Amino acid sequence: MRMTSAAAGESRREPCAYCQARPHSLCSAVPDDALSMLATLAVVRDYAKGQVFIEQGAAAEDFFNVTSGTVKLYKLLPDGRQQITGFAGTGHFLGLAVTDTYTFSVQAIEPVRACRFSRSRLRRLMDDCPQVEERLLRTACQELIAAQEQILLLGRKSAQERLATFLLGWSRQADPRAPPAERVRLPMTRGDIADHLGLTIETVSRTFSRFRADGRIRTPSSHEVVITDRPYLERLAAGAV
Amino acid sequence: MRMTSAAAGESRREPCAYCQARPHSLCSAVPDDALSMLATLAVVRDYAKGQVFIEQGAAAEDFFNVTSGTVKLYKLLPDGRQQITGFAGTGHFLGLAVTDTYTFSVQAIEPVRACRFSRSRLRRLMDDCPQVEERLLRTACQELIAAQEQILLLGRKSAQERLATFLLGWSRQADPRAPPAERVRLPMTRGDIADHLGLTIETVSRTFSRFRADGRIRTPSSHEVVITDRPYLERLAAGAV
DNA sequence: CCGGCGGACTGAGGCAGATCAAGGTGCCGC
DNA sequence: GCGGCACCTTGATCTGCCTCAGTCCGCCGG
Repeated sequence: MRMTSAAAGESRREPCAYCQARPHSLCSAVPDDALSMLATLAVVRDYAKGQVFIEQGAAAEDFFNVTSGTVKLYKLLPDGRQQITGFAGTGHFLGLAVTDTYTFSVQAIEPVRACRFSRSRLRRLMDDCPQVEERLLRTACQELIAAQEQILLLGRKSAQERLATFLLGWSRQADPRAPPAERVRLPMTRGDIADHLGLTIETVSRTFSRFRADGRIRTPSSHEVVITDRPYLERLAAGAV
Repeated sequence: MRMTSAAAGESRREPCAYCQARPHSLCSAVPDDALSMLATLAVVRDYAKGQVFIEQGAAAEDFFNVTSGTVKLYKLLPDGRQQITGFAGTGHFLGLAVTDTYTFSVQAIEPVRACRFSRSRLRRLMDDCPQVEERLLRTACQELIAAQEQILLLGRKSAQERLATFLLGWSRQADPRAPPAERVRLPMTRGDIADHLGLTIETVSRTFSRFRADGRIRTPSSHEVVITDRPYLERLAAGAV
């Protein structure tokens, strides 16, 4: 499907019923008969690769739902050190960890389309559909579990264990229910992976090379990985000696 | 108030209305007129120092609300590496990051009293009081923010920055609204702090000594810290050079 | 076709924090 | 008062990852 100039603009109304992201997202909690309302609440927007559309510290007025593409969520220290707390793809809701201001920034790492809701409209949606609130709570708990897993990774795992955990997690990410894919597309750069895993770009690169040399993976291109020894990576990721 | 042997046992019924932890906890979302019901849902239990009362991997049947004392939440790797994801004190709810099984363990690091709810009873409470669900969502979002802050710490901060962040956070923890205390009680050991900050016990000890030598803190005892140069620690924690 | 550039890879050397090792200290039971 | 134990501190050495530096590759525009 070609991207038209209209699609690249603001406020394209398209029935949520046909949204490809809906089954993966918060919006699946909205019953069919309320979908027309949902469409009036959200605004579809497109963001170019590299664009920052949530900025840490800014007033948190909008929430987003990614419908295609991938974004990175990150925090910065004043001297420029960056920590990527996670990547978010299709169906992912942005704006849980929010007070009055955003506590993180979000940047598109490839072309992204997202639905934007204002805070008050989300509020209204929650009031009208209690299932939405319940769904948000479940989502928040899942994110909490993922965050604690990341804390374990950053606090106690070696570079190899970190990269193995990351690759396996990403291979499941595409569709959590399907059998995990052996071929993984990595839309982010080595630098992004490093900033996610608490490493440097060089260490990430060296660890990729090591896995490759040891026959654990193949890398047809730098943004594609084929897992060739999943059991080994799984043992590594689990921290088994 | 002396602790009677009855109090140390199971199932002491005391009106939640007088619970000292209530204002800090989930239970404040339950309106006064439903409090008698609340009391019938919860079971008060006491745990000795060192006791593990939630075990990672076990079926998640109960939720807890800490009413006094402090616990540590942690994850283990098969070879014994430990990562403490957080400490929880009075009013803290345990059981957000839960699927069918617990994804972390909980141990009392000092004598602890907690209210125990079964999963079904919490469900009932949520159905009867929608405010409880809303409160849980807010709590989950706060925890998510804290977890992301910890991810930043573990991924990108130096040992000194980690300890400074920890001490300042803990000095605010007592009462988030009150002006932060200069005198901080640390119920956990150096080893626990290390496992929380992704360091070793030796590095934590050395960093305490360094802060002491540099006049940033005083340590009347190993479990008490007096912050004597808060601005410096604050700069350090923020990552300012 | 060529120059520029962002991203990836690799080597050499350095360093923050880990590991190993040895006391020291406070506390409890007896 | 004293032995035992858990915890803390400090010193010496080691090492995994970081830093610095250089090269290569693919891609894009001209």
